[in-house]
Amino acid sequence: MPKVSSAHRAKRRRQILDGARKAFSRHGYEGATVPRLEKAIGLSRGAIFSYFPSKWDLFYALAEEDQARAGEIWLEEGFGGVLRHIAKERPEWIGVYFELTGMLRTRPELREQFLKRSPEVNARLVERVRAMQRTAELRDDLDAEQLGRFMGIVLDGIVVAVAAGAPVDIDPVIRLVSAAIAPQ
Amino acid sequence: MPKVSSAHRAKRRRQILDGARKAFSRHGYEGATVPRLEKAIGLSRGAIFSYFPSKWDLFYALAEEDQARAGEIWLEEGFGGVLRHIAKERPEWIGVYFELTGMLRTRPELREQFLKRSPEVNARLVERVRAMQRTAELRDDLDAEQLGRFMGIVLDGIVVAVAAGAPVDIDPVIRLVSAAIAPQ
Amino acid sequence: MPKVSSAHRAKRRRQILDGARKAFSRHGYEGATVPRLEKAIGLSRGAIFSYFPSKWDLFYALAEEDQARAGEIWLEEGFGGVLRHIAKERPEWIGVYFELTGMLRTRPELREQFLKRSPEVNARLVERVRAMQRTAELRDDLDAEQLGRFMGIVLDGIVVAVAAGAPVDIDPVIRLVSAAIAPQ
Amino acid sequence: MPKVSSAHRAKRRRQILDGARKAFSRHGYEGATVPRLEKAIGLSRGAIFSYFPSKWDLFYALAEEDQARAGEIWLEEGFGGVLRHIAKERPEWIGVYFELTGMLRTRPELREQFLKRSPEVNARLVERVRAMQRTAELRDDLDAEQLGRFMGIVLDGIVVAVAAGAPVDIDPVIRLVSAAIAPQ
DNA sequence: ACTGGCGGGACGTCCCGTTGAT
DNA sequence: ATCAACGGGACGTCCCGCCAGT
Repeated sequence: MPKVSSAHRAKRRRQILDGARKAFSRHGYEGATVPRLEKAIGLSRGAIFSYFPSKWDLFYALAEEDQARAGEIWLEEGFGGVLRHIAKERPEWIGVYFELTGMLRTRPELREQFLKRSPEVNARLVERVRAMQRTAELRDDLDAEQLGRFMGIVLDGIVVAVAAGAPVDIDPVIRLVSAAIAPQ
Repeated sequence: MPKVSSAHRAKRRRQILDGARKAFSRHGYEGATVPRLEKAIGLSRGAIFSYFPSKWDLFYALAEEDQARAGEIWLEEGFGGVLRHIAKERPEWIGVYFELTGMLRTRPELREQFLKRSPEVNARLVERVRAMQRTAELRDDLDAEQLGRFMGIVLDGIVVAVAAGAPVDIDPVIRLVSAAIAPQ
Repeated sequence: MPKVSSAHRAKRRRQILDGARKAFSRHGYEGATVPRLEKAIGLSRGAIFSYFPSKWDLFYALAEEDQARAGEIWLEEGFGGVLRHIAKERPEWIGVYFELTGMLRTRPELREQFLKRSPEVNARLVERVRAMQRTAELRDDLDAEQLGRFMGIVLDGIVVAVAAGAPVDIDPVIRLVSAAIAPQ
Repeated sequence: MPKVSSAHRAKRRRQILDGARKAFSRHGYEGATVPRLEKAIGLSRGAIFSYFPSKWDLFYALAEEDQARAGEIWLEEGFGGVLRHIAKERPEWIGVYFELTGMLRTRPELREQFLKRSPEVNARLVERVRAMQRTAELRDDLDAEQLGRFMGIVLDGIVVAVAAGAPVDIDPVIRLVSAAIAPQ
């Protein structure tokens, strides 16, 4: 017999995630101190840490959410769709993605944990590229993996640029990538 | 007349920069605590902080060095040259570059300070692109700025990938970028 | 007319005391955090703190229970009886007694509160010693208070030993104490 | 080339140990918060934790000192000597001993660590008891270990009594123990 | 009657940069 | 010039107890 309905809990959880995203994005992982998280979320330590056992777990939950969402968009709307989403998405999205990359960089144990997170989505993405090579929508003088990796690189590059606050005009980038991966 | 020769001072300064680069690269900015810097450098707090007023200044000096060097390579060996250098020199160069990006992201005041650091190199890069457009070595249906920005995005993306420890095969990337920016 | 029978309340109170004794004994006063108490008792904060205003009051109630019980056993079965009880009931009884001593040590205000708790039992114990001195069952070259204090010291020493987990063979101790307090 | 002479370091170490003993003794281990330690010692966290890696290590160093000292006194002046020392020693000595016992009680891993600390002194103490049994200075109808354990119990009991602030008259205790362990 | 969400204080640790000693 | 002792602030965590909600 909990004190509050599970709907209330779910709402609070969202409130915490949303506030935390703002804080992590604006200040980075280290810079998002607990007092700042409290302020951005609008709840106290006591509340926050009753939903997530530690700051790291809170951050990780955000990163997983985003990763899953990005995969879905890619599958549904293609690579251009992802780029467009990034460009118009609130920069909060970007901040967490960027911080995560940084943390994976210096902590090998996290890297492994995170890479085996959703191999299935990756496999489906590669499969889709291969199919498009067969129908001559994409160049086939390079491996599907290489094409996929290139798109990933552009994606990360855009994230960095947007994260750094640079104004990014997304359409030329899409045109350039299209030219890069078109049949030669 | 100082107590030690200026040659000695220069050598010490180099020693500090080199050790600090290792530490920042391996642990990130926050993770590179002063004790770790001391160990990587081989000198104690007192010495380090007599050459650089704070941890931040030390980091910033490294970032400036790298930025300048990257511009030079770009001018001398072209974009492919920069990519190849990144692929070769992986660890330390990349780490500082990546960390810097993260810090610029969350500290607007640094961003401004850093962006007006070497406008001259940027101008020369854009000018070179424009010249190549005139000689039909590059596509001219997009602005020189847009082409430059695209290359910058790919560059950042590679940095992220390399920084994250992913194995990056640089030649396919160069082929893809070439196709992207070639006259259509 | 209360919402639940007073029998129910008494049973709950017992449940709380018993669970709390386990927790305090196993972890010490500071180590018995409220979550641990909840788990050992099987009730939540709210219930516990509706029977006892604070963690300290809960602990204190336990200590009083034990103190009273020890006095009774001493009167009924003599000093050897107390020692034998300690040796038998080791774990939980001892833990609370020991923790109490520690807290009295550092909190003078508690000390006073606790020492004047059951002067009547103490008086009866001293009186019994005096009677046994008159019948030559105990040596009378020392004050009754001194004999009593000595037995208290041995008692505390046993508690410490048992509390520390040392294997204590109680019979030799009883023989030694008997020799100590026997008429010379 | 340290900043200060090793004599200075040794003096500081003593200052820290002495202040910490006061704080631990007065407030108990948990009650001796870092701010209280700072105040009792007269130095800041920075200083204290550069001499001892953690609060626990500081406490442990004190406990070891005391344990060693008690063993020496026992060997040099006999059991009565130890009791007399306890009785007149500043209560700081007692406090640490008492707190240690409490911690050994609830932390089995510490117990083992501490029990194998000085088996040599214990062996010498038992051997001395045995020798006195042979020369009929002590009763020999009980094992040397049992006699030793009894004295340990009395010792601990005294510590508890003194620690609890009770006025302990040591001479009657010595007379009682003497009678207990004398040949029957 | 009982639950557990929640506030906000305090904890031990560790960090950075100053400073006095060598 | 270089050292490391030291001050003191800030960190993430966890704790206790109040009280709103069931």
